Amino acid sequence: MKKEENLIEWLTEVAFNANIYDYGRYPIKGCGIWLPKGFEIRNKVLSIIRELLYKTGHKEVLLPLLIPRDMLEKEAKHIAGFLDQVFWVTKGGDSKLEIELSLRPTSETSMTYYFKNLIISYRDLPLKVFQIVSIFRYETKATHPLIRVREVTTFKEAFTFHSSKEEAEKQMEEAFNIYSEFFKILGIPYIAVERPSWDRFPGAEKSIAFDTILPDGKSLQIGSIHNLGQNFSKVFDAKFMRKDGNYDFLYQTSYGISERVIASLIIHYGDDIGVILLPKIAPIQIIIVPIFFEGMEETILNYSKEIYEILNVAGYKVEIDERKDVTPGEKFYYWERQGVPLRLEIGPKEIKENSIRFVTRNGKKWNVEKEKILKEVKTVLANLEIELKEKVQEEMKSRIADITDIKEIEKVIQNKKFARFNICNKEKCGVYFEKFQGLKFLGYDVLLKKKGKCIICGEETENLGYAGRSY
RNA sequence: GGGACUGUAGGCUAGCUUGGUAGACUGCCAGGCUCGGGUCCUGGUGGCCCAGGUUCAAAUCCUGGCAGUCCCA
Repeated sequence: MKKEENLIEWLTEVAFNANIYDYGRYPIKGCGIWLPKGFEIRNKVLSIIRELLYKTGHKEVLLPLLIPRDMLEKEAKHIAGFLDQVFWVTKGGDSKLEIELSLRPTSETSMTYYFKNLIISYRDLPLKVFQIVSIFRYETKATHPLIRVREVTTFKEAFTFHSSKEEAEKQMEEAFNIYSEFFKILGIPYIAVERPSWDRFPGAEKSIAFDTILPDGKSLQIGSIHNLGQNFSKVFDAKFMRKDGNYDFLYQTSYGISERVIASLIIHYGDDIGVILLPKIAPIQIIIVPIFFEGMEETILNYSKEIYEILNVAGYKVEIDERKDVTPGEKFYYWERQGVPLRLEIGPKEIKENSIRFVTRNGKKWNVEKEKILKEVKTVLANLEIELKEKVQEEMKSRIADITDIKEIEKVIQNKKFARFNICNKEKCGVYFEKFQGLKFLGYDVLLKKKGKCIICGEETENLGYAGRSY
């Protein structure tokens, strides 16, 4: 299937073909199935973010899925932002619940409600926790596999509590570095923006988001970081004692990523054949395909097993496709669709030459002497990872178009790109795109600054903003 | 919030306009032949999204629901 024709249908198909994710077959809107390969990839990705969080002093916890109505409704802006997408549990058996229970749409409220109990004085601060859970949102319109689901099955949400505004701001930076590193490890290209004031997380004073631009030119938010100020601590009466003996409300931040990261991996790296997995996250990194010839089956299989042993002992995730009733060609296509980065072919020719045929998922083929296999595999996988990442980075760069005249934006969108331009901080300039163009204004780049004139009002500014179509 | 289109076997899909025995390909199972990019042969398996309605008769027409894709706000 052609990736460029319909990205979402392509995603649905290749993710299913690669045993990663099944979407559209379960009779609830916006609910998908993690298949075994997908679950392994998910675990791998989670282990990366866990390590980054552990390393920076975050502790993993698990709070209840259910949040009572009154708790969820404490913070006015927060609930106003989520109310129309909350799932409610209203009955237990046949009896109506006195206090309805929500399936958490996010956990700021329950986290604040609970952790205020454990925070007595400034000595308990900062406190940094996270959980990896399902959250629920009653999406009424377009739902898409992994990208817009009603049950977000892989929500990594972190919450931090601090004794000062400055410390909370510093925490925003740490979170930013953690996510930057995470996306770098996975090679997911992104832009980092500060969301405009009218598009912040409900209850936040500042929201920083990571967006990636997909091949169809639409942006996808893949991570966000929020400074919650004292908005939640005030309504939950979450205080701590300061060094001077006075009480103050806690300063909080929260930041999250979800399975959209895995959608990004599949989408950015995949091609018309299917998924391409980075060696780093591939459940099978190397597939050995024996090319059987009559009379030589034993020899070829033994040789394959020998190679398997060498690689397995060295720690690679390797398998042999021993199927006798399937032709080599079919195996090639099969494993390509599975996204396996490296294929080793072993047939009569290799036996004779004492070599192995290397074929990478991005189309390179050559033979290698048996003695050099370990060294070669190491180099090949490392290079492959670099090549794939570079390609993906370049591709996303090419989807951003710099413009200086608002008239150009229509063409940019038509070309399936995202527009970048100078824009001032005023709300009336930012909302222009949403009001008059029906586009999404992502916000102001936090890394890139450039002097210029606001594309709407002409005022001098250093801000670079983005607008385009969005998921 | 508004609109367009779609739903037939595990997958992909024909049939729907004009109601009358549901068909191909693929997969799967059994057997045989093959084997360096989707082998071939034989036999078998399996399906009209759900609920109503119209009708002698519904995959087909109508209503509603559920689900999917896209467009507009």
